[in-house]
Amino acid sequence: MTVGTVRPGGRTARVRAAVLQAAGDALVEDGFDKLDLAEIARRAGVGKTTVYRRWGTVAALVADMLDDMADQSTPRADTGSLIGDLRANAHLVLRTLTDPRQGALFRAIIVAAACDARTATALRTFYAVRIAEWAPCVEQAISRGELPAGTDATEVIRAVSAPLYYRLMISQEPLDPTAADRAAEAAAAAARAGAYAQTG
Amino acid sequence: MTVGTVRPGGRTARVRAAVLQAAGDALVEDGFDKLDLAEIARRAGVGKTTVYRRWGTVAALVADMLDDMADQSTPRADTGSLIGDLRANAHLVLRTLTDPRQGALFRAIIVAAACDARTATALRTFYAVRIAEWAPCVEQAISRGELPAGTDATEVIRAVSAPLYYRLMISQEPLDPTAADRAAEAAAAAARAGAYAQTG
DNA sequence: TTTTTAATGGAACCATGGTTCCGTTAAGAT
DNA sequence: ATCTTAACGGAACCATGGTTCCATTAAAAA
Repeated sequence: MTVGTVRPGGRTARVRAAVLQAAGDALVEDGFDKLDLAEIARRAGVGKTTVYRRWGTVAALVADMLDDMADQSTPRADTGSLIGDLRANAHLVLRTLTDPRQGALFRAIIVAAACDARTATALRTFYAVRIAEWAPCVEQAISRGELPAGTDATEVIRAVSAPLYYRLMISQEPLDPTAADRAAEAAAAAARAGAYAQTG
Repeated sequence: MTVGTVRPGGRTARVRAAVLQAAGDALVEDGFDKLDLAEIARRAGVGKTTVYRRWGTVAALVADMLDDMADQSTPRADTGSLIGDLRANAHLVLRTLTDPRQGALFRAIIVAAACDARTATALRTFYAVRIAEWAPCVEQAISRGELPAGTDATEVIRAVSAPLYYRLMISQEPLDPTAADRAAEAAAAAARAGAYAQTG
């Protein structure tokens, strides 16, 4: 059994919180590759032995941060129109990725996921929750007659995020409100045209 | 002046080629984070001092690989229709990202770019060349009357790639021909609807 | 061909993550 | 309140990237 699960009260929880907080700070300041567990322990005011024992690797620590973040999920919008809802989603993603702390965190997490299978799984789960939260916007649009029946709701939501993450990780173009609006409008237009019809 | 630029003939070029080849192999097998310059030197049959002297860091080596790859660019398609051209582009990206060697290479490069500013610049340049190569497809579609005047051509091309890279790095869903077709159709539909109208 | 010196590469060296050991602290059971 | 032991943390230790030194090799100039 993993260390820290038999006596989760008091000290153990305090240590975990302090370490995750410190890890976030270090990730934002130094980036994923320069991360050093001893430095995180120092920031957290915790013995480095503890950090190595409980997490062992940077990737595992990042995965745990993700599990921690997965608890808070932002509720979906309900503006009455597909484009309104998708815009709200795009701007939520925009705010997250442009926030100095959260943006750096997500970059680091995506990098960690590319390096470590456990983190990759944690990341998939994280987004699955968020996409499931927003998919009803698309379902409603279908029942309103805005979109063709059989439209893949999760695919539409992902289509909103994709250009924004592409900017973050690949093209490194600025993430601004224009980009968010474009992402929402493009996804809506494509969905209306039937580009996300369910396959099979 | 950087080492290896005064006597670029014969041996120096041979060493560079061997090291870049070995770095690619190692990247594909072990991934970016586990990369070790000494191991690369061993594979390349080259002294590790040489590798450290000429490149110094893994990120710099990856940036050099990108410069090397930038020389070869695949010519754009000209099928006579926007959707045909965009499909061709989407399938080209698909082939690249699903190729065992190239796919792993791109992941590693994207990761390296997130960790190092020099690599990030090299990556931007790399894609700028490729996108400029394909942008005329969109220009032609505009002059054919398929798309509204003032459509941002590069944005349309990027819109084709975005969902595919999103799958590669974020959602980790399968990259299959359906995904490529969807990416092309979605970008075309959004462009027709005017979602990529030039701003300003 | 000879000369010059940029570039290479083996070996010894060093620094810095990461591990092990073991005594201490405090959570949870009695 | 007392006891048991999970979890913590300091210090010494170790392994493995990364650097330095210097002799050797081979481009390019003369």
